[in-house]
Amino acid sequence: MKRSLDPDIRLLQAAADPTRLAILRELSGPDAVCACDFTACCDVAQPTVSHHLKVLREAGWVTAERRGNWVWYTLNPEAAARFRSLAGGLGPRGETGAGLPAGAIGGGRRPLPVVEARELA
Amino acid sequence: MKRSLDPDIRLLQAAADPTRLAILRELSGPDAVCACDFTACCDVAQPTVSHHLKVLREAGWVTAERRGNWVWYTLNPEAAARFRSLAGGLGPRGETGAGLPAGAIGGGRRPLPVVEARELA
DNA sequence: CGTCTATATTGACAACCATCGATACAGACA
DNA sequence: TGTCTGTATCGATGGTTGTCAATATAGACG
Repeated sequence: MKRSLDPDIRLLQAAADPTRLAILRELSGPDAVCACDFTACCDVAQPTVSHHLKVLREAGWVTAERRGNWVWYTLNPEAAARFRSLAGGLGPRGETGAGLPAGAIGGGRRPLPVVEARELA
Repeated sequence: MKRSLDPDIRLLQAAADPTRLAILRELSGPDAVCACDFTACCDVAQPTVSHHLKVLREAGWVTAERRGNWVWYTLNPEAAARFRSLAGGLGPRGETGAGLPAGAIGGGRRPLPVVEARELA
């Protein structure tokens, strides 16, 4: 792949896994969650949970804090907000105009697709 | 992987790719987009674009319609709505309570972590 | 019919990733 | 100090995925 430096892609790729989405949803609850609780909810071994938590951490989704032997994870509200904003930007944003391939408008770079291409709504 | 039957995961995985996110953003514009326009915006070969469009189609993100030789793609508004709803469900949802590992509350299944684990807000 | 254009499919390859066992690290406790 | 517990890292492995060249399919036009 392209090694994805785009933070939007990082956020999406981190959330696009069943185990990690379950973790994120668990963390959408009221308060912080102990890392030890994720092995139960996700049916995976402890190293796997640790790996997924690392991915979420590096994507900015969650932050970790030690308390004694346990590590408590909290969902980063700013990441959630960024994600909602990203999702909000994907819907349709109003209709404007005539239906022709975009390249055929300004430059006429392609060999003129001047056929019937109306009423595509 | 787990072959992901969860439609939420399907939606996320489909969007979590630079090329496909670019396609989705292109389709967030006013009207339908010709498949031939995606090869330009994404800097990938034609079979790759076709492959990504298939992934988006099977995830329910887009719908295709032939008009002569061209195929016009439109973003499925329902998919976008589902995605926004999914994103909205990820934020923090209010704070409730005392900080102890979730398993230590009801069943006491684990060996009693009864230490200092308060004020974690 | 044949040819041209646009799109989809096939096949192969390389890179990536989720998973887990084994092991290392960190803190609590005696 | 040593042991116990919870978490992170390492190493290996099997499956998935993004990519493109080659080919096939579909419609338009002579």
